[in-house]
Parts: sequence; C-alpha cells; structure tokens
Amino acid sequence: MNRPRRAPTRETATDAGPPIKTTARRAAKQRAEVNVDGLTSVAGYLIRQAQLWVFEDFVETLAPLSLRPAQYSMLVVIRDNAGLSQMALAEVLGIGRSGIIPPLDYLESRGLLQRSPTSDRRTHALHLTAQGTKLLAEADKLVHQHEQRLMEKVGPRGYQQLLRVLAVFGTRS
Amino acid sequence: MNRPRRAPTRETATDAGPPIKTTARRAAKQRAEVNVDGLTSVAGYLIRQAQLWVFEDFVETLAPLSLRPAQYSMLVVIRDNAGLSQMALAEVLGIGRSGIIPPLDYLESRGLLQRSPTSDRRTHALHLTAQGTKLLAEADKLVHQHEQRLMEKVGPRGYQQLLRVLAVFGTRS
DNA sequence: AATGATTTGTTCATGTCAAGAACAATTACC
DNA sequence: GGTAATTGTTCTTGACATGAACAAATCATT
Repeated sequence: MNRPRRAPTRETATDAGPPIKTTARRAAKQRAEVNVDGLTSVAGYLIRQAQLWVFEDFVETLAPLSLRPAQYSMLVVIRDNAGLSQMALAEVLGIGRSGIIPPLDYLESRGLLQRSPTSDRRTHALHLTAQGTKLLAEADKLVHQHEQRLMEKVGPRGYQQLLRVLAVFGTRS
Repeated sequence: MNRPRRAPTRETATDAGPPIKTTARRAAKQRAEVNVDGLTSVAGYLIRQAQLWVFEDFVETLAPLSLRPAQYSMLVVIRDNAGLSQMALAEVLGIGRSGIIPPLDYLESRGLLQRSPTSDRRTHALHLTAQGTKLLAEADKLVHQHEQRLMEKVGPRGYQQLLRVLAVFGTRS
C-alpha cells in the first residue's frame, strides 16, 4: 500500500467556511474542552484509565528494585504458597503457562527464587530464596507507598470502597 | 544444572488428535488451594483483574458489530465532539498520535467516519457519517447490556461507587 | 516578507506482551 | 501395558504501544 505519505494537495476547504479561531486559543481549547461525558459513564473506560494510572505508578514504584509488576505478583504468590507448581502459579495469575517462563527465568537468574524438583518429576516446586524474601520485603514497603499515593488520588473512603467492590475480581472462579 | 532440559525438536506436525477431554479437576483443585490474600489487598492487582474481566466482556459485547473497544471510544468522542482533530482525539484517549491512525483508517474504510479538510490544512476534522451514527447507536445498546452485566457482578451499589471513585481518572489533565 | 521553529498526520522500526502450537519427559488411567 | 493427560519449554504469530523520522503546513519573530 504505497499511499502518499501525506495527501499533498487535497481539495481546498473553501466551501466549508469554518469558524476561524486564533491558534493559541484553539490549542488550549482542543485540549481542555473535549467532551468525554459519553465515556465517563462507561465503567470499562474508567477502569482502563485507572489501570493505566496505577500501572504507571506501580512500575515507577518498583523500578528501584528492577522488578516489574507481574514479577512482584509472582514473588508474593510464591512466598504465600511455597512449593507450588508453575502451572498453579500461571492459573492463579491468569497467564498462560508458557507466559510465566521468561519472568521466572529472570527471577531465578537473579537468585530470588529457585525451582526445586519434586516427587512428580514433571513439576518444579517454586520457593523464594533468602535473597528473594529480603527483596520482597523491600518491595512491600514500596508498594505500600504506592497504595498511599492511590489513596491520595481517590480519597481514603474511595480507596476502601475500591478494594471492597473489586474484591469480586480477586478470586478467579 | 542436572535437571534435564526438555527441549523440543522441531518436526512436522503429527495428527491433531481428537478433542481433549477436560480433566481439569486437579487443576481446579490446586487453584482453589492457592492463597492470594497477599495480592487482593493491592489495589493495582484488583484493578488489573477487573480490567481483564471487563475488557473480555466488552470485546464480546461489541463483536457482533465488528468493533473493538478502542474503536468504540473513538466513535463516541467523535460523535460528542464533531470536527475535532486527530491530535485532540489522541490526547483525550491517552494514545500517541501515531497509534490512532490504523483504527481511524479502519473506521473510515467501513464508512463510519470521515476526515474532512479544514481551514488549517494540516489537520483533519473528524465527523461521523450517517452510517457511523447509526452503528454507534446500536453499539450503545450493547454497551448498556454490558454495563448491566457488570452491575450484576459488583452489585448496583458497588457499581455506582465504582463510577464515582474512578471518575478521578476519567479526565486527563 | 523571510526564515527558523512548531504542529499535524503519516510511515516505519522496534519492543513488549499474550496466545497458541508443538514437543519431550513424565505420570495417570483403564 | 498402552493410551491419554499433564508439565515445562521453545518457538511462532499477532496485536499493540512507543518513538523516530519525515513532508506539508502554519506560527512566531524579526
């Protein structure tokens, strides 16, 4: 599709006679005055926007430890369920079993967890190392700060309502 | 280490085989035993899980109209802000200005919107066509059904709390 | 009016990420 | 015992956001 990069000489807009605005005002107005009421009543849109904000702050929060959000969640689940299999971890996180392998490889290469053999020689038992436990404790502090920022954003009351309402999605069933 | 590496040897496809019987009893059992309390207190995790549920239902909701969620949101903003530029649309949706071009091309190719020239010949004014307006009305009905399903999931009270709390993220400023 | 800077739409290269197929080793089931 | 299912792994594919680079047009400053 070799379309011209930018339609060079389109037909002129002489017939429309659009309202002429000063450019300074146009830039400001177009940014500030776009009506999004049609979207703010759709919960899916709001949840997506909230997720973008939270995710961005979460990433920055854990960046000093070189941990990605998904990796943090893996460490937490492994800490609270020492010895679980990769399959169980994948299902609980809602990821395909092939999707957790790269992050697990990464975490293992950093010495934060280990894959131990079990009686069922197909599976690996996942455990945190001492180093992993220590780093996760650090991460928990940072995550707590992140939660504080979210609480400032939505208010203490809104924060608790959020946790209560969204608890339905916490357990995948 | 001494663990045998199970590396597949790429070979031609064997017979696909019959449909697999779901013996996921074990998996379901193991999943039920996994403790995820360490994550359900993190709002970011809950929001992500909620977003996954909502997004999946949203996609299925709009599938009969061959509309993706992002495309629906574009149509809504264009309807409520007829004539806005691609830059303004991109900013309001939180996407890069290069990211909206493929979906806009798609929507335009379906005859749902049109890019009209303006006095500023760099910009395009986005408008819904009659067909686009009609399809969006259909989509709105389906989205309303989607919102009903979400309300059943979190309860009427939880639904309204959700909208109220997340309203903070609705306007990007 | 001239000219350099900025804006807009577009293309392209890249990186990330999830989903799924295929496969080896192992175990479960009948 | 033999067939089916499970687990971990690799690889391929496709969607999608990101950012650079670029042409056309407009703005800003003199």
